[in-house]
Amino acid sequence: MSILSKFSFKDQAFKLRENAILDAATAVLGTKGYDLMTMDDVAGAVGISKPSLYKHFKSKEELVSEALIRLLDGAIDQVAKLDPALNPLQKLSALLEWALRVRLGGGLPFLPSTSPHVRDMLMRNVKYMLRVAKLNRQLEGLVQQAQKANLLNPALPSDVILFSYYARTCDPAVDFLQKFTKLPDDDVVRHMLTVAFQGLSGTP
Amino acid sequence: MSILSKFSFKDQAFKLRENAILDAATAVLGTKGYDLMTMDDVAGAVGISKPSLYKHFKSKEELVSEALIRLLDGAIDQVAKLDPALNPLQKLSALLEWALRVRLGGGLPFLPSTSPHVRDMLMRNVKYMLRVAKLNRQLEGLVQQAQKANLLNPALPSDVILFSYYARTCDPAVDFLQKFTKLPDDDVVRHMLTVAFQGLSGTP
DNA sequence: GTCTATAAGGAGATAGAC
DNA sequence: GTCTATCTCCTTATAGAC
Repeated sequence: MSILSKFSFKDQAFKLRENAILDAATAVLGTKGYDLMTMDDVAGAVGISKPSLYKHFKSKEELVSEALIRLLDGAIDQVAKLDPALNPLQKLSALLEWALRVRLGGGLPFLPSTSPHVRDMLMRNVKYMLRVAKLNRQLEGLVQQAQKANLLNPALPSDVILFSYYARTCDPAVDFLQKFTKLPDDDVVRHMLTVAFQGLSGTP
Repeated sequence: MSILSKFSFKDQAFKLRENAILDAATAVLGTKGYDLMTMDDVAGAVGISKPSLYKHFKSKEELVSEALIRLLDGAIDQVAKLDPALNPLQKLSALLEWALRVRLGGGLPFLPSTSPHVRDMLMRNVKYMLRVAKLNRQLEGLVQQAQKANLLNPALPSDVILFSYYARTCDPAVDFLQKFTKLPDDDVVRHMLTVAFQGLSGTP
């Protein structure tokens, strides 16, 4: 008996639907945010009924947590796939560019939580916090390397740079620019990267 | 009969309580956000009952809108009080510093709305939008002057600078730094200003 | 496992006494 | 004008048939 038989057709279908639910939840989260997102919204978007949703996720909190964990995994993957030939600053820039493009494409940032409810929920979630710690370790390393090489301002505490870097991935200016100007996405990304690393004054 | 008699003791007391309500609403908004703030929270914080709240404000939306309008008025006041001797960049810096200090002191930023519900509500509010337009006109003028004088990056579209500037007033990095590091408020402000204008790379 | 129907509880808003 | 008590609606979550 092949080990693959462990994954029956039914299990595969179950996994597929689970992913579809997470996709829908991610999309609704992006437009309405946690508090305004209802389980009916998600069920409707997937095309199933609410009780079926609860067969996959035992609560709204668990559903949202899993969706955000999946996003975080995407970010961690992205870090792993970075071209090793890049210097630390180029890596950080590439990663921020990726995050901005995900958002412009309708996705969520990997640091989405402005709502106190969601923030507390995630900080109690071990699975989520383990991934945050992993990602944070890697980014912290990049920041410190870049500071040593004088690619990032060595006069700033690493924490300040790291938190500000995270903040850029969920910068509301991105939404404003997309909504109120006719700038193409590529220009938005380019300008946001300039502002993040060179600041509003420029003249690097 | 003096024109002052128009403001009776009762009216004055009414106004005072109205301000107390707005203070309480602002405080609760700062900690819990719009969706998690209940009218019971606000009533409890003021020390009155919920129906009394509704004698002053006919809905939760109106209460929150008025609180945010008052905040915006504070920002507009602050612009008016700027030292005319400062150059445009110094004025923008001083204003951002003021906004950051308000937040660190437990207040709200004057661009508070991450929640789609609140954002839509405010955009339908003429009173609010008039003030936004006024503040925006003044800041846009400062930005353009600063760009002409090469104090802000002239290669960036003004919109990009303006929206990014607004975004810095509600930068989540501020909350993280206050919560997870032991940095004194003065240092947080100093570093955030550096990051905003010189960027993460520094070397201005 | 999926659905229809429903329980349980929270929060905005109000009726009516004082 | 203020309060106690209540209405109403919405949303999370589940019971029970198929």
